[in-house]
Amino acid sequence: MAKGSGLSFDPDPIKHFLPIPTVLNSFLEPHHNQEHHLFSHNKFFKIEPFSSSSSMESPFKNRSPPSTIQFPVNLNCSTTHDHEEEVHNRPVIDELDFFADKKDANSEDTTTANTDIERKESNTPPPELDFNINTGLHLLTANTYSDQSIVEDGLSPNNSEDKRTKSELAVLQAELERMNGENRRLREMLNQVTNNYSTLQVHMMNMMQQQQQQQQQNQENGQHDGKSTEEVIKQQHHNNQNGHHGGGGQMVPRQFMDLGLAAAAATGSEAEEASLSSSEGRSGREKSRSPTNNMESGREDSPEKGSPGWGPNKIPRLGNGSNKPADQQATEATMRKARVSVRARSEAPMITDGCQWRKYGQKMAKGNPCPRAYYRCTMAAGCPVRKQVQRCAEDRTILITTYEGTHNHPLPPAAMAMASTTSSAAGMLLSGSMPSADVLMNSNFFARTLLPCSSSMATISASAPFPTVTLDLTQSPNPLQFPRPPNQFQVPFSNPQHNNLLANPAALLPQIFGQALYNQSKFSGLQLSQDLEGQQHPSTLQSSIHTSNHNPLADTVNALTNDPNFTAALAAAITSLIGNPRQSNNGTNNTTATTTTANNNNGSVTSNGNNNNSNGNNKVANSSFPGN
DNA sequence: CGAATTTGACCTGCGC
DNA sequence: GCGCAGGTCAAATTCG
Repeated sequence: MAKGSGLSFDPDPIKHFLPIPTVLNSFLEPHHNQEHHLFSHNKFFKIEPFSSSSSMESPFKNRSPPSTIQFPVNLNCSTTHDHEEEVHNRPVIDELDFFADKKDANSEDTTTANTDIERKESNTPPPELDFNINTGLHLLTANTYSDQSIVEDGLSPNNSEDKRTKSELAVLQAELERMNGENRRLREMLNQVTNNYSTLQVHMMNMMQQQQQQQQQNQENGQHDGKSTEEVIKQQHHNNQNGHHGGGGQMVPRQFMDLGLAAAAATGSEAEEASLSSSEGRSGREKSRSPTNNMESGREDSPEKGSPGWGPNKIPRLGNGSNKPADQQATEATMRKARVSVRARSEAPMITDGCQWRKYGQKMAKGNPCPRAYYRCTMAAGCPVRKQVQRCAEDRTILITTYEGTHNHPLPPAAMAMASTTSSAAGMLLSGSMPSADVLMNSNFFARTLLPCSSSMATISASAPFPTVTLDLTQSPNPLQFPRPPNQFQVPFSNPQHNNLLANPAALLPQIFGQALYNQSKFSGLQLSQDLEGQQHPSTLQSSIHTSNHNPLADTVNALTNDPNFTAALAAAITSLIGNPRQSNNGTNNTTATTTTANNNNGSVTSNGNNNNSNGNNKVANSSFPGN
């Protein structure tokens, strides 16, 4: 099934590795200290499974993806949705998990059926084939819940009440028309941002090429001049800071450059080789046996020959026949070994990240009674990406997924989020000269990009055998359940060392976006009038949107909320983390966009063991999966 | 029957 | 050198 699965890939490789907000964050001019009442909406954020053939049959039931993946990302914040309660109470984003355990098939079918019923009753046209992202934002400013109940009560024999209902219905229709107009305007903004994004992509590509050329040139010079690579890199940084991004401060160009490196690594053949982990570098015995290795055996000049992939004991030997400078080899090794670990509460055996994995091993890891499962990406032959899945020893509801490597193939939109994170994190870690503040900011940005509703913060594990970015999304007090006071924009870093965020408010985009999601959710009917007391009125939000034409930051945020790429990535990320219908989330299940809040954790998954209870080598658990 | 999973064996590197 | 632990392979098994 891995081969020729017929997934509809995004042909643009850059998109797979650089999330739009990341790019924007790298380029946006600073906008200083403006508090925006940003509009967004998470109440109806959902990915509706849709089967064109049968509403009762999961299209992925047989683990065979259809010729075209159909998972419309519906950001439709409709005021006329007739089944809000259904939407809130049913699981989110089920069918994206088309690689999920087969045991989930029943629930998925149910969800699919519900979706079709909803669509029929709301006269929503069926989504088109192929990846269909409904980015229409029907702005919500009224209390739809109460309105809906009134409308539904319109059959009451009481005439006065009937008239009142009709009048309110008329008001609602007028409101709907107004919101449609707003929707159109937002679409125009989206087009504008999309154009800007394309321009930035071109710019970035040019920068990457320049960077690579300069790097090669400097390497040659370094070899001739005896200059160390570190000096060369420093000089490159200096040149970049003084060159292309004069007004952007120090952070922006370097951050851009690093991400550019990540993107280059993610797209370039060198990165493919660099990210190739164990398969190609194994012993001759394994090389001759494994089809994967056979395929990869044609690769040459891999500095990792003879060095397997994961593991603290598998750091590649330097200088084994390679003519690359030692620093560069170390850098490549770091790139290869850079890991991204995601901690998320899930009862599912594996979080859904949009990729296709094949389990190739399971072992008991020291210090954890739960077995660790090893997966390999099978979306393309020879894809070097692998992941480990293991439950946390302390809290077995926490699923720890650790990714390594970079995909060497196009990714479906659903997989872009995680791939972007992993490759960007790898690139981030590649730049060893990046100060911790940079790392934290970037990693935090990843987390916020993935989960805008989240106040999570990524952590970098420096003590781990490999540089590891850990996105801890395990602590998930639902903001819908525990609303923060209004106007409380959570500044990610109060630490003075993170003041660069204040200098670059664009980095706050996801945070603000998340807050906007949170705010909007409170106006969407989930939190009723009492919650609104003393809070910003929806009309205020609306007005802020109206004035956003003069506010680039708000424009950007608004546009991002409409950007199909961004929403797809966001949806994929949320799907990955909360897509499991059975997933417990502090007892709440009435949200379609469950948000998670995370905290700093102990960092790398590789250091999560805190007891010395060794389970022995090669001991396999009785259960079939680490989740059990 | 083919594909995916399971699981015991094996390899490698590190620490003592 | 030996044991340990992480990681991987591939035959056997299970599943659809």
